Amino acid sequence: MPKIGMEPVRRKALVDAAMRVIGDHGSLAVTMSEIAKQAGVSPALAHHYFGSKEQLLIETVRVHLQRLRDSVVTALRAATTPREKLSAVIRVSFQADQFAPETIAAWLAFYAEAQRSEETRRFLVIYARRLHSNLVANLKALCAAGDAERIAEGAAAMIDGLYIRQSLRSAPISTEASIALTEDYLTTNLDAVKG
Amino acid sequence: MPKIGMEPVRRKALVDAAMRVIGDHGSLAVTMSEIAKQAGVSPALAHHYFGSKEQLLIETVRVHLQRLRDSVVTALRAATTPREKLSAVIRVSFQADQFAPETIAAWLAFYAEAQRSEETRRFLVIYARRLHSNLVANLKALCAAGDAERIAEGAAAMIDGLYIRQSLRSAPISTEASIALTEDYLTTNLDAVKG
DNA sequence: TATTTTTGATTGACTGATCAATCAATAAAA
DNA sequence: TTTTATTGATTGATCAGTCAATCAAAAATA
Repeated sequence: MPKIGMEPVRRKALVDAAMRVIGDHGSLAVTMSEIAKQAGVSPALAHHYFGSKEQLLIETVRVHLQRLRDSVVTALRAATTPREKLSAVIRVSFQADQFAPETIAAWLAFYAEAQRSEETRRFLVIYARRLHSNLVANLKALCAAGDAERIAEGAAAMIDGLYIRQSLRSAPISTEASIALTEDYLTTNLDAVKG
Repeated sequence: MPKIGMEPVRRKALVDAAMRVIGDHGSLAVTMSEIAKQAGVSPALAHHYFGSKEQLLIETVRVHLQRLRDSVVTALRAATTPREKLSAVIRVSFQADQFAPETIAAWLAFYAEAQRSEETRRFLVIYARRLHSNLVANLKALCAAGDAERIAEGAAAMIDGLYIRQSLRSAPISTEASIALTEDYLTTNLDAVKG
């Protein structure tokens, strides 16, 4: 069975498995055994490639934030006007795979983990900054800098808040409704500062 | 040392200790020993009064949501007009003790826990519904029912989102700024649907 | 080509630490 | 004496992390 060049394959499998197990479990209190089983390897192998559980989890956050970033970059490229780019950022935030219950549960778990793990926190801060700057950059083309900052703060908070509320699965809000609410926030605010 | 009638005293001390330890630790992965130590009793006593760790944690959520509820009720009583009542709800959400880093860390941990514990989830759903209905009830006095629903969803999401972003402690937003942002959201939206 | 050596991949079995939970025992009030 | 409060000691389970051993492909050598 042992073939050469398995490392990248196993690393990816383990990171994907970790995200799935964390999402299902709704918490980082998952065992290396569960993750390894899900990836179809032994727990020992997971340790062999990642050194520790913490490292595997950190790598899991990193990889998934990278994927989210890639989605945003692609969506931004496809949009042309600032207003379209703003919509693109919002759309990606709520796109199906991001807004799935297990994904939301996983992100929530990572936010909790960030209270203890400086490295996890760093990654999430990068995400928050990126979202903020994507919003501000495009808003500045549509209104004064001060207003752009304020509207961006509000929009970012609303996006994150819609995630949290989604995590409770009571009165779940549809993807479309979430997008509509955020779009509406931008439109109303842009109109207000202009008119 | 053993005096009679200690049960309520110990229960309160343990619940308070749990909240403090969870807040400091930033996670529910705290030990009964830590909580008991913080409360100045033995771990065995914590089990004696609560039966299990899970029950102690559930009781901790319940008690703290009850306190939050009391604050809101008091603040609502002090306000007279619908608009003032809306401001009261917002003010309480961001009041000092609620917005302290340890408190936010604790809530975050409870939200994560709610993915696994049905009972924890139930309590948080009750909080979400209460916030929503407090907002809707007063908004309905100021605009059409449909708009009230929508604005309430947005405001609730924004409040929760500001909490999450606060938890990362990067570019922390002040209490006043958070209140201003949410107030501004309400004002702008109410103006938009009226004018 | 055939044979040996090396190296990467992989695991089962084990260890040490941690922790929730239990329980028997003690001490003081009623 | 009965009841309530309290704890130290202990247990049983869970898990992260380690390690020595195995297996097979690839590389080196004959």
